[in-house]
Amino acid sequence: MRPLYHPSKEDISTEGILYALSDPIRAQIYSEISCSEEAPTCSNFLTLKNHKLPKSTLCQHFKILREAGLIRSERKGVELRNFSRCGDLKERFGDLIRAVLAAYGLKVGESVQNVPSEPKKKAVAEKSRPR
Amino acid sequence: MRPLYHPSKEDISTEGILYALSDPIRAQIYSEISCSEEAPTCSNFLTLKNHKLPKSTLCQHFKILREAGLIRSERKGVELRNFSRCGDLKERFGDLIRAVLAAYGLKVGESVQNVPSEPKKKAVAEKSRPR
DNA sequence: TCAATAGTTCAATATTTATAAACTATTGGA
DNA sequence: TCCAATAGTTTATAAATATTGAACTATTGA
Repeated sequence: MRPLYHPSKEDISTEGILYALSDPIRAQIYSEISCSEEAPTCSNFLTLKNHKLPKSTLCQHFKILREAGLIRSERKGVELRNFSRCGDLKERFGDLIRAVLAAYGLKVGESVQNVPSEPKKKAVAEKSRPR
Repeated sequence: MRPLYHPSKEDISTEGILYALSDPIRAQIYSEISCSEEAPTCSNFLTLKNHKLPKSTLCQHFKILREAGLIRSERKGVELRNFSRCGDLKERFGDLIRAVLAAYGLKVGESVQNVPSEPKKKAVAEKSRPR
């Protein structure tokens, strides 16, 4: 099985990000990953808003998020843990990602949040939220 | 021939806008429409960045922009003139549209531009730009 | 009424997406 | 070491979308 592809920071494109986030399911998945402390797994999303998703479909969504450069997937034992690639995204795409998720009414993790006009005060985290 | 459908302001959705603008060709078309004073026609885009587009393809792109609520098409004689639906978009989707076009490196018309932090000074228009 | 121009619709083809089923990978026992 | 369990990927194919040439509709001016 070929290793998971993650584009280099320079290869992350507006088009790819927009494509990935133009699907509301993927936007929601990305939102939750970006907010979560525990780096969720793919299977954590088998039901999303009372809606069941097949595993293979979910896997494709993750592939698209990963290959757009939005997330990084790391194997931890039998599962893959997914992180937002905040560091690689914030500078070039922070505004875009924030605006897209805001328009959907979704939350963004602190790491991408970082409003530049304010002098960076500690955000009030919202960790224990039902999923 | 059925009349052109324009969604009501309330029916404009994030998902529809993102879908429409996730195609870089449509994003560019919208950008030019939003910046232009003359309400361009469909045929104005038959060549875009040295790339020829078939008329039927272009017509579909316009239909998608129109049905997403981004533009309004009005018949003026033999042609259709296309306007950005600024008024309907600015409040709910201004930030989104601005961020998307900015990320693509495209311009946005003043009407959608309207940066809220600054006290609304007259923007320096850039009208005569090669297309 | 006809020709010219602009745009839409149709139909055929090509591309993309969704998903069940089969596969690979890792781990923790027996 | 081998097996079962769990997590995720790949493959095959069916369904949905996109692209585009060709035919059509609409408007205008001669």
